[in-house]
Formats: sequence, C-alpha cells, structure tokens
Amino acid sequence: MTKSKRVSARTKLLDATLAMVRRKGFSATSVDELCKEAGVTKGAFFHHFDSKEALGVAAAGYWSETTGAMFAASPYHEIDDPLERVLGYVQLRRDLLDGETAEYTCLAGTMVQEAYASNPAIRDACKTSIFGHAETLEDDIQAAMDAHGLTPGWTARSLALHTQAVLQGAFILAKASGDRSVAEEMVDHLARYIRLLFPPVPAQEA
Amino acid sequence: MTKSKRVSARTKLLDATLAMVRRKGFSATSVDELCKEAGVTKGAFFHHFDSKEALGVAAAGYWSETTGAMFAASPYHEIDDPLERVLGYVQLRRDLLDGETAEYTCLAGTMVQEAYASNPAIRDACKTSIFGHAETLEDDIQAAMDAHGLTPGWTARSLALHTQAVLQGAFILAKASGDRSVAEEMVDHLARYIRLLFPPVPAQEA
DNA sequence: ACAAAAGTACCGACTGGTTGGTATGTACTT
DNA sequence: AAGTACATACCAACCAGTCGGTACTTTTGT
Repeated sequence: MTKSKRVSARTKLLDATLAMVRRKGFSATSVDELCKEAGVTKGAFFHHFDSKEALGVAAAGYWSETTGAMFAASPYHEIDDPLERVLGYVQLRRDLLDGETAEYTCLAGTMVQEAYASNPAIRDACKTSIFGHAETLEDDIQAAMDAHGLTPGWTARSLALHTQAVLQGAFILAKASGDRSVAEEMVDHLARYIRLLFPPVPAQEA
Repeated sequence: MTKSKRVSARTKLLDATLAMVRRKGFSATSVDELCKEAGVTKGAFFHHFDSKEALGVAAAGYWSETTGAMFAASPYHEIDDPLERVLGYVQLRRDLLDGETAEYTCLAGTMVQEAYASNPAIRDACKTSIFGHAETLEDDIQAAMDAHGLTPGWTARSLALHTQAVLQGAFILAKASGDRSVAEEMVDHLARYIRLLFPPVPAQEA
C-alpha cells in the first residue's frame, strides 16, 4: 500500500486534534498531550506539521473533508421538494445532537474564537469550513424561494449562514448549561422560522 | 475614600481580562500579559485572585454586572407595546455591532467554549451570565404572547434563549469572516422571525 | 487622644514544571 | 543513494503560582 501501515500518524494526530480541541480548545491542548492521545511521538508530530499552528490549519481542513463527506452522503438530499430538503438538513442537525457535547459541536466554531485576532491562517481555515458548509445549502434554499415565488429582502446565502449561526449559538448554550435539550429547542426555532418564511403555496399548475 | 486611590488593581485587572480574553481566549491569555496590560504587578494579581481560574469566575461576574447595568439603563424598556420592546432590544443589539470585533462580542460565550469540559466553576459563571441575561427578556416576551393571545408550542424562555443563541452564532460568523455585516444579517433574521411569530392582532377592544 | 497592633493593598524576584520546537539518528521504501 | 516516516533526547522561553517584604489604613487597648 502507498500509505504507511494501517493508519498514518498524521491521521491519528488529526483525529486526536478534532476530539481534544472540541473538548478543551486549541490553546489549552498541548502538543505533548495530542501525541499521547494519538499514540505517536513528538518526532512524528513535527515531521507531519511544521508547527502547532499548521496543525490547526490542517485540522480545519480535515474537519471540512470528513463532515462534508458525511453530509454529502446523507439521505436528505433525495427529498424532492426543495423546502423539505432544507428542513431535512435542519432535522438531521437536530438528530445529531446526541452523545457527549464535544461530539456534536463544531471544531471550526470553537477554534475561530481563539484564533480570529491572533492567527489569520487558522481563522481563514475556519472561515472556509463554516462558510463552505453553508454554501451546500444555498442551492436548495434558492430553489425553495423560486418554487414559492419569493423575492424577499433576504438572500439564500444569508439564510444559509443563519442556519449555521443558530447551530453555533446552540452549541454555546448547550456547553454553558450542560444540557443538549436547549440546543434542540434552538434548532426547533430555526425550523419554525424557515417554515414561516415559506408559506404554503396554493395548489396550482406547475 | 474607602476604596484605594482612583481605581483599584482589581478593577484594572478585570477590565484587562474582558478585553484580552475576548481577543485571544482564556487559555492564551497569560497572567503576566494581563498584569502588563492592566499596569499592575503579579503580587497585586495574586492578592486579589487566588488563581487564574478564580479570575475567570470573577470576570464572568463582572461582565454580567457591567453589561447588565448597561442594558437595564437602555431606553428600549420605555416602549409601551411589549412586542416592540422585545424588538427594541434586538435593534439595540444590532446597533451595538460596531467598532472592533472584540468590543461587541460576549465574554461568557467566548470563555465557556474553553471551560465547559475542564473548568466547572468558570462554566457555571458563564451559564449564569448568559442565561441570566436571557431572563431579562422573558417577561416582555410573555407579555407580548399574552397581548397577541398566543399559546404556542414554544415558551417565552426558549425564545429568549434563542435570541442569545443567534447573537452568539452571529459573533462566531463575524469572527470567522472578519465582517460584522454578516452579524447584522443574522440579527435581521432574528427580528424577522420574532415579527412572524407575532402576527398583527386585528383591531378590537382591549 | 494616641500609639501599638492588625489588616489591606501592593511590590517584584524567584521557582519548578510545562511549552512549542529542534537536533540527531534509524528503519523502511523507492 | 535518496527520500519518507518515524523515534528520542534535549532546550530555551514561558507558565501559573510563591514568598518575603513595604507602605498605608483601620481597629483597639489604655
């Protein structure tokens, strides 16, 4: 095989970063801890990443790849009606709110709070992750707007970003309260808002 | 004067903490930096705070006090109609989105992301700050629900928390993009949602 | 009234452990 | 023989926290 035995140190480090940064934040996670958790040595770390900062950038990219593949493979894309497809995405995000807090929260949203003012490379990587993910919703929202004949004062892009804002905010409230049901209520408000934005269109020929 | 000359080292440290933690996060802010920024010595720091953790807890409390006083003194409370009072609050939050990112973002929302899993004392202080602030909206929301004769599937508390979730999420998107206009759009969606939840009540006797 | 004692607020040098990062070496693959 | 993928020992800077000391204020005993 072209890649080294089983799973490379690089991947092990990236997986460990996803877990630890979401639990404790980027600054509080040390390179030594990361290596211990990943079961690799420090030499392996600095062979694959020039610095801790470079790991942060790579982790944001890895986060986009893995979660992107998960959402792309999700069955909500097969729903015919574009509005229901958007709501299918929201329902999926609600369903994902189980298990431990660190398991459903967003790596990019967590890291960017620490990095936005002091680490442009990490901030840009987080921006790409969050805004790139929001873009995957834009076409469905636009199709729903067209189907409902809406020409509102907001754009498909801004509503797509709003879904991400509500989710990021829901994660913060869940972290603060230690109660994921708060996050579920926030997602319910989001779904209610989207339904209110798209009033049922009276039956008519296509 | 009972308190020491002018402004005490304690207050200077708390003000410096508000600024630096919102800019770089809690872990990345060192006690030495904090002392330098506040213009006090390390001896003063550990005289007033037992540990860096204790400073975090105190900073969350100080944040609640200062922002709480600011919102309590704000003129939106004088609006007669309860729904317009709620929307007045949302508009105020939108107006506050000027200046540098670190100046309008929330200390508690930033700190809790780093502390929720590893530092229960700080997490609880952040929870009190965020959820306590949300409570100041509950009565106005309930009054608006009563005035509009609503008995919906959501509660005044959950809508109050939703406003905070949208704001926290808007801060994250603004940090990621370096563009506060994104945050403005998120707040606009929030205001639109609230108006949609409270359809105009047909003119009738009170 | 008033000095001794006790407490508060602050100073700054110091410490031991941790941090991100390096230097050198080795086994395996191409 | 050249490059890749690690391993291990090491380091200087930095970290949160300590300690003995000073200046000022407030309380208390007579």
